[in-house]
Amino acid sequence: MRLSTKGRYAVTAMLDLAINGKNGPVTLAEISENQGISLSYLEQLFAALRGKDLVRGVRGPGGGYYLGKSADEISIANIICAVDEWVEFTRCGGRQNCSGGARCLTHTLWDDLSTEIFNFLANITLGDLVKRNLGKKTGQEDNPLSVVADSRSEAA
Amino acid sequence: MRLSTKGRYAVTAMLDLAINGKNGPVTLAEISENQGISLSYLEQLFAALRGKDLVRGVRGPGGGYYLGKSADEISIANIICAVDEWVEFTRCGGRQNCSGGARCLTHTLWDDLSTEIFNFLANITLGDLVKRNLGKKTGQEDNPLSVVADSRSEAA
DNA sequence: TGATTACCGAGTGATTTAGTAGGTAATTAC
DNA sequence: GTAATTACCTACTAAATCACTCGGTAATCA
Repeated sequence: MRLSTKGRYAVTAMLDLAINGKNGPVTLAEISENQGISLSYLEQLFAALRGKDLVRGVRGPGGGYYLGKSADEISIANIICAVDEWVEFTRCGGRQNCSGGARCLTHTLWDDLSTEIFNFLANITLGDLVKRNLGKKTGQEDNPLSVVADSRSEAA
Repeated sequence: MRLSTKGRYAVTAMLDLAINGKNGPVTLAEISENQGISLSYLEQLFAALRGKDLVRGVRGPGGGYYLGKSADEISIANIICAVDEWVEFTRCGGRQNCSGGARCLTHTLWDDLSTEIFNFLANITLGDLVKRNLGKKTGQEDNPLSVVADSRSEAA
């Protein structure tokens, strides 16, 4: 799992699309204007998103982009993986010969953590984000985003 | 929150330190050997980790590095933030004049998600990772890393 | 036919990544 | 003392990535 500014741009653009695409397609020019991302960079990002069927483009006047599927079916992990392709970090991949030493133990731990982070982001959908924010707006008091955040968060 | 290969190197190195530093300091040369990371790059990473008191160096023969505090007090977020400094993504920061439009709504959503990811990683310590792995080794059947991973993980 | 929009490829300065090289400072062992 | 070892520090660099510009082509609508 990799979370760079590129992934953020993609998530931000997809959020914009989820919010503004309710009735009719949204043009990249609009997203560019709304989010302050250059048009050409958006084109690159959407080429990747299109490849994973996360968005669907319609050409011509009145055209633009739709979400490729329902916002509830698109996870944050989906978006990030589409633009920020997965790089295998541990060279051994678990199967090579850094046999049993401290190196492979560390790699195993990293792999497990990596999987956990991925699952975490795979469990948050675009729909979740939008819905939670609406809930907040209607006067909810608890932090509606706290799925896991609990006590021991003195870490900073 | 930013999660790059640099952060991974740092987490991996810190894991190595947590595992091998039980009795005596660990040299960067050992970590370099164990994890396949160049010595000089480790020096750069550890300079940042030292700055945040996450590690403590001892010079001279028999020297090396200790964890700066207990493994249970060092979160993954701590490590990543030390080496991969926090970049504010949304230019408006919530306070500027992208007043109420779709742009700021999206930014708010992104900020909330970002906070959620941070809290998630802030709740996982080096100690957790090591302990969970030991639990796994003693023949535990459940995935000991599944803190949040539950049902709806058809996303990929 | 012309405007609009997605789609496509080449190129680019700035930044980041991961590393080399060549030191100095502190500590230990002899 | 002297030599070895280790942290600690600065400067430099090839390669990759980031975010962008430019200049197109293809489809669709009025």
